[in-house]
Amino acid sequence: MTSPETSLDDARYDFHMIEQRWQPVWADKQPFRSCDVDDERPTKYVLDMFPYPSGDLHMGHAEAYALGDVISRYWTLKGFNVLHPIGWDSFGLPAENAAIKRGVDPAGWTEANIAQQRTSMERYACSFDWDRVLMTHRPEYYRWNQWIFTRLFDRGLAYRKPSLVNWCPFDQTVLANEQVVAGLCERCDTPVTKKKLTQWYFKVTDYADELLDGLETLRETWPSKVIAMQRNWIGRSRGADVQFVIEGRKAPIPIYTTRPDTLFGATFMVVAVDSDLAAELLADTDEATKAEFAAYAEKVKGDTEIERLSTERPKTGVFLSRYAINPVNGERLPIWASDYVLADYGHGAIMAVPAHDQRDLDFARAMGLPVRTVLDCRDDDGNPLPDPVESGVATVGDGTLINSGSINGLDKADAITAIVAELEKAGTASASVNYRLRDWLISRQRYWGTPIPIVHCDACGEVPVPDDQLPVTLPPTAGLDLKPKGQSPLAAATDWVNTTCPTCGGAALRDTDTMDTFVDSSWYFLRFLSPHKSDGPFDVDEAKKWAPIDQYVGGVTHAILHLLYARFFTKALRDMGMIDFGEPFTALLNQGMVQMDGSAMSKSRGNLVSLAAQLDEFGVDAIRLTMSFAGPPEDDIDWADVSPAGSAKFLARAWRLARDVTSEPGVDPAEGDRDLRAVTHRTLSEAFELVESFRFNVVVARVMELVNATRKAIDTGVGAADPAVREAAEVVATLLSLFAPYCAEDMWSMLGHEDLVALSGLPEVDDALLVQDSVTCVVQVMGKVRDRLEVSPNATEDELRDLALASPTVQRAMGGAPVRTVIVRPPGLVNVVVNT
RNA sequence: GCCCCCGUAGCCCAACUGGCAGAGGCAGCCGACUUAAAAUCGGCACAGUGCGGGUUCAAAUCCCGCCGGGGGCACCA
Repeated sequence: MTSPETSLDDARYDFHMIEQRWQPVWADKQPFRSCDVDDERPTKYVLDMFPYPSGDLHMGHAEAYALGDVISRYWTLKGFNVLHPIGWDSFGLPAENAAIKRGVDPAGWTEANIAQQRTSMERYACSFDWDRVLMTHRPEYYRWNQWIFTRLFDRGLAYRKPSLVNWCPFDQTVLANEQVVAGLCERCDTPVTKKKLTQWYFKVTDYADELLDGLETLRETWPSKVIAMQRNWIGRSRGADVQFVIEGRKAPIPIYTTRPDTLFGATFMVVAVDSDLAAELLADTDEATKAEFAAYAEKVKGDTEIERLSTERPKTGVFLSRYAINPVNGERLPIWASDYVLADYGHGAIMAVPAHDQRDLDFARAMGLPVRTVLDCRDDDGNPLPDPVESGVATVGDGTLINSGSINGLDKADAITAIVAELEKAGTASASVNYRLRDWLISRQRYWGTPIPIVHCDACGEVPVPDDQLPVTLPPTAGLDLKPKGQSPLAAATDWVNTTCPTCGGAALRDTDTMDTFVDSSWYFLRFLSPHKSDGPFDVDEAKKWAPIDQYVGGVTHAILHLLYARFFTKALRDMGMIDFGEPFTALLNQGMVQMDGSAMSKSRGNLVSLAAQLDEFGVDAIRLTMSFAGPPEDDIDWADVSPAGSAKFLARAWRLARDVTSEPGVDPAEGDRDLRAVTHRTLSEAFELVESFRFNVVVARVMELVNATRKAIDTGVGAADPAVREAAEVVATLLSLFAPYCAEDMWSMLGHEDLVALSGLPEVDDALLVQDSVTCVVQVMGKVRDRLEVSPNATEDELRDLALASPTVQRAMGGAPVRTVIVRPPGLVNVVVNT
């Protein structure tokens, strides 16, 4: 007699025990290594965005890695050699700030966090290839940032220029345009100001057209939202450059406009107050104007981005006492300087057409400048729109040209074509394209980043550090003050800064800035292909084998920044001949965020859910399953709305199926119950398509149905010994291995298998089992359901029509009215339409 | 201001892309098992798809207009 404690029948699902059972097995077998050179399986590269090591993993990581793992494990099951690597984006401000706050070494802090995250990832059963780990703060990684930098420098894609830059007064560092969110520093929410500095840039704008047009090729496989955001960000606009002669200046100056059709409506010109052009025009004007301008320029400089971006901000400016000549009619236009014109867009100067541009109208009204209407604009009913002078609202839409000389009577499109052609002939205009996108400012005045590999030599200028002197390693923090102070902490490392010029051997100084950490993440996906390579950033042949990435998984927070930069790097590396593709991420999945009670989790809100506590309470599998089952992957999950306890309950229910199966491994399923087999095979066949379209929540629901059907078969149907029950339990284990790897392995092993279910492959779908004996055909009369018929799935249209019309309930519903038409959609639907 | 996405049972979500509104789950209720509870098993109930029009034999699905929620861009000429 068996005691209740040891009886298999009474064995209980104990996730703690199961986790402890499988962790050492996986650690030993390393089932997800992908570097076996003899592996002949086709390849898939699945990549989760690598984490920043700012602490232990949190709920957001748990969602991202759960979903990425479903995809990765699916392709492994499907028979692919899947590359699913992980690393750490380990340079950046948080480590440095922690170092400043607690006096610890940023490297030590970073490595400790990485160790903790790695342990958590292993517990979380992430199917990573642990032989390919990379960390961007290690010299063996950032060396290749420097190497790539020098290549970009050689090609003119990395350059230094003085410019007004975004400046965070709190972090005391410059920020890329992309890191300024609504006028605030992305990191610390301090209002951003402008500062004139000489900084390093990557010439992203060289690829503006390709970055935009390349989005077309991603239309099917990237979220349309991300494509729209990138398109918006690049902001291509087509228009014309028009040359305006300036009185008292030799060369004319170009302005950019998208509306050359409104040239006759120009009544003044505006130059950006902070542009070189304004300064130049000012030089030849009177002292009073100079003084007024100087005061204005000073005031503008002190304004924060927030103030500058405010829409209610009244228009301000200074008349420069200079005049431009309108090329279409020879009119004298006063030239003003204002901050509403941007120095770094177009040519830093505009023609102002107040009647048909709201900003120009606001300015004209503030300064008492004339307004001339040159478009006859109508509303939807054909009534003329109110005069901008009276209404204060510029008419910015299409319209028929008036008061416009040669182009009178034309519509917008024709007028643009005509006037540009006319001016082109005269040599005073040309078609032109502009972008909202700016070059990428990569200099950072901080310690914890990649040193810029440039030596400044009085004799030779900017000299890139030669390959054999890379990496330029960070000096030790000892003796350095890492606190932000507007200058890089590296400048204080005198021994490090003072060097010799690689070209002439004379005394020279190292560049003391470090690179934006987005440089690190712009090519890390290539480093994963050969992470230990010591004579190049990545192996070209490995790149041919694996890249580009088949499936990228990560948060939508990186929709612009990281993805745009990575695309730029990919195109630049392609043009260097190192890779043969231009888009790094063939497909992209954006997972949503995990929230709590309707808002993002944060310590300050007091709604932080601890991942570790959740894992302790419900188990890894239940948390992973909850992440997959909560809804579509791209939707946010509110943790208050989902039930990890329910997930755990379901896993226990599934696990008990394996426990209850009494047949031996290898029994022929064909001898099993056909009805259960039909459910099993339908589940299987649907699951493939559902996983591939990322409908993980539906897959889980289907597996739940299969579990329910199998339970029923065991308890009240064919019984636990039926081969179909074993088949069903095995399919449950296989499919669950995508979501709940511990439970799945334990089931697989209970079912008598020696191998790992994660590597066992997907069973074949038996199409014969998908065919149903009969289907329910719904019969409608005038769209209302009146009867249901059990029919053969092969019934023809004629048969169905006759059957439907013969039905007594249908005839009653028709009430004797003559049939107009009968819509038949075999085998499921007949709709009888009658004359009424 | 411009552009985009989403509104289906109390809650999270399905619905072959125009064809029976309901797959799965949570919460709820009832029953079985139990001395009792937990666990387990079985069952039940709940919306006519945000609102108003339109197209169609047929609309959650397509079109138009509102309402509500979310997101992106925004002095880019």
